[in-house]
Amino acid sequence: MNAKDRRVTALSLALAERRVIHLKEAAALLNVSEMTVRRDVAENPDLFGYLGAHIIPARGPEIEAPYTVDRAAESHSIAKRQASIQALRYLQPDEAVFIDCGTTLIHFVDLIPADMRLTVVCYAFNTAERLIAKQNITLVMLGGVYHPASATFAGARDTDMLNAMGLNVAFLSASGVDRQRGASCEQFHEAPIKRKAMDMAQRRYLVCDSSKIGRVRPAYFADVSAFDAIITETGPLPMDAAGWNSGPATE
Amino acid sequence: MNAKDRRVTALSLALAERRVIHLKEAAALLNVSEMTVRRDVAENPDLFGYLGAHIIPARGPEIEAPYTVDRAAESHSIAKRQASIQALRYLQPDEAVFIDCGTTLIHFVDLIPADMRLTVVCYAFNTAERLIAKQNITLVMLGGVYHPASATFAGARDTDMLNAMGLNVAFLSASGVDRQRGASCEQFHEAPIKRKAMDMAQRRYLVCDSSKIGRVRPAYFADVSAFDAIITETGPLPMDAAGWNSGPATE
DNA sequence: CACAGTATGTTAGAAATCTTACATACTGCT
DNA sequence: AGCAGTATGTAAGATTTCTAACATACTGTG
Repeated sequence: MNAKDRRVTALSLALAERRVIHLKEAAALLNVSEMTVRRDVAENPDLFGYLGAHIIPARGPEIEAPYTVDRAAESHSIAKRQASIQALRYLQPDEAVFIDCGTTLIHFVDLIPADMRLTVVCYAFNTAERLIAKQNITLVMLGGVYHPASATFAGARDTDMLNAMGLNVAFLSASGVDRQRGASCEQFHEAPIKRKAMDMAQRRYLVCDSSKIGRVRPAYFADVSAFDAIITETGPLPMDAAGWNSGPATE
Repeated sequence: MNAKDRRVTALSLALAERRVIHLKEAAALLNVSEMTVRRDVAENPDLFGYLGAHIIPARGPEIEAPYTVDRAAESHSIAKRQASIQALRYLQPDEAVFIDCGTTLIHFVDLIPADMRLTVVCYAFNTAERLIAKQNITLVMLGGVYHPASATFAGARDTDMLNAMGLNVAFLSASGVDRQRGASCEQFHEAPIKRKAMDMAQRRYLVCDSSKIGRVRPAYFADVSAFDAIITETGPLPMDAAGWNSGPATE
């Protein structure tokens, strides 16, 4: 039983450093047969998982549910990505950029070319996670207490930090945009950060899919006139044209 | 070319939501043959990667280098984990805890029981990443500019943030501990944060494997007397006993 | 419309991974 | 030492995944 424990520990250890390890590699590492490693893995489903012949740390639930086109359509993923593609045209190399939280701007981050040099400020964990992977980006993170609902950090000192920065552009997200009632989001703690970022930036763009137009959400953070442009999947909205949010919200 | 682009986009989209997707599933999702998906993936190595028949987002370099026992021994992984196990005895539920950066304390975080309620302050990305996954932990992150070398954030306002907190314990790491020259680390920007955390905490523990004893690294941050205990893989060092760091550094 | 070039599908065989069953080695206990 | 139970290794066959080659369909251009 003792040797087995040692192997399991060593495997956990190896997985802590690398994200995956091939069955064959693990067998070599532990000086046992592949079959033994298989058995070790099988006996500790709470520690290890499989992806083909690759051992990975125990997987979260994410892998389970099959990804369907329906679910994707429901969440407007395609529209969000399209909006991000449109917004990308407003991003210049070598600028200092604020990137807001939310799934829409996750797409935006993914779309930033690998060779574009930028300084990016963010306060969402999943945004930061992807920015870190990009070599040419200097990342500045606003700290604070973690809010799982939006995967963001928010706290006392974040606006101070922004004060010390010169921002060229701010890309904002919103879950509601109404001509009269302005841009709004779900979480109240996000609003002050959004506002501060908008204050500091030379240019301000709101990026969202058109399903958000006409909606109002609990936390107001800016009038529509505060943005240089509101960018949806079809490009910037004509700000001056009457009735751009006259249609019903298509949730 | 257009249909292909749409597929690539849809695949990226799916991967953004789920971490992996099976080749077969992707083929069904996109309504094309597996072979076509394979070709799509092969043509976009900067976007996609493979893990067996599973498509994953473009992998970082981590997967490449084979993990060897040598490297593991070199990095003292086992000792680090042992030290963390020892340190875990000093962690009480419902406390406010500071956790330092570094691989040693990554093990420490991994070892925190899933049901332990804590408030944790950290400033390293990989530490935060693991803490977020724990349901019963309230995470406070110190922000700032990202330093890839240590995966930490550091900046102007982080110490302010700590000022506003009451900390029960601080778990510190060091890459050098010398009885005369104190505790030191590689990165200068870490030192002020470590010091501030130590100032704020009621109890201070240094956690490191014994290979660090007797070493001196560039960035000094505290005398050994500043710690309530120095914990290595064999438990707390006898602080009063003479000569605990008289031996040669066994790198 | 004919053509060149590209895109996609299909298939067969090679290579890998997975499962199962059985043989052998080890451990702790009396 | 002898025994029961566990742990590990080996190997064959089933299954899945990978590769390469060829066939067919589609696209835009002159």
